[in-house]
Amino acid sequence: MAAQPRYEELGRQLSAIGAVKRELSRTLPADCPAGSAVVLALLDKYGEMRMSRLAELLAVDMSVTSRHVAHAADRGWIDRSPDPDDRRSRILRVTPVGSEQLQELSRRYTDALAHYLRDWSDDDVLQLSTLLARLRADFGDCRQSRTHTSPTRTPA
Amino acid sequence: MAAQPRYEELGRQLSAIGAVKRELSRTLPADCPAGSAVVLALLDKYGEMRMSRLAELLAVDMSVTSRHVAHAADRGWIDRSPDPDDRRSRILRVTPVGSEQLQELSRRYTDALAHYLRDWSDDDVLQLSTLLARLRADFGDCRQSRTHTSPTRTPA
DNA sequence: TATTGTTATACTCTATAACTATA
DNA sequence: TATAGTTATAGAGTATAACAATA
Repeated sequence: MAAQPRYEELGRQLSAIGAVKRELSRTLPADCPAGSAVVLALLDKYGEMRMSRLAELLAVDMSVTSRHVAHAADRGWIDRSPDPDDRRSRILRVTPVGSEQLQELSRRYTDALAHYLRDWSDDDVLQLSTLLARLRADFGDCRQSRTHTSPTRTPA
Repeated sequence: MAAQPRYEELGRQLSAIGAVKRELSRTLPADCPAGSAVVLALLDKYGEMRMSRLAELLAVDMSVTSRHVAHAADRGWIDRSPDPDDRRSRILRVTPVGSEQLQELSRRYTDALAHYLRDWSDDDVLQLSTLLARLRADFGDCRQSRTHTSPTRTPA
């Protein structure tokens, strides 16, 4: 349990981090907004999955996920095939073209980070990643306790 | 200099942190979007200043700053008085009403963080704040090297 | 009836560019 | 001419709600 000024400082730092994210997204190609890039990265990391699972990983509403996915699918980066077990669902997979695209995105993103964080040690980067993951996890738990059924779903 | 997988992991964590920010902004009152809240917090922390300085602290374009400030000024939270030394400029100050508003915002924000981060030690919070500050600083340097004149200004 | 996913609409945040008023 | 700030416009991201198809 931390003291109040610590929380206020963290609050300021969190709201300021948007500038970093914007700077990073400037490295992306024109027809690939950040939303599509994250979709590709998650599908590549965790393998094929359904919309609902992807929405959960993205921590956004499924309607938002649907748009990002549609954008990527329109460009042939991912494939939406019907789920034979439940024909309401679709299975999402990265296509070969999407895989190439992802390699390019990954290269640019990594280059940018390597440039900006040239003074950071490997351990510094790991430490920040770990703390951010923990932050997100602790918030995520509370998010799920808000809506008991489906966390990434408009309650209707 | 960190290894590539470290960068990719950091990239994922950074893009996921938006969910935390959204959750926090849900604690704000309806007529006070996050933009206004940050403006109030910065003016309170650093004292009266001009638009250009505030834009620099927010790390957004001055046009964006102008909108946030207008929103807060319309509600009487901040005061825009002409700068006697340069009549193109305006000096921004938190009003007494704005000060009350800020207290309420700060209370809500801190309560939310205290709830979600109940398992975090004081040192954990400090460490994350410090790393985020460093991240922003290292990106900020590069931002300034992009535009040599005025960093938070549309080049026209 | 309930659930999966899509679409329509609205709101916030941001950047670019054109504009004004001063310097 | 150049600078401080405003405003008009456009784009990305998100949430809510209504909807279609299937369970």
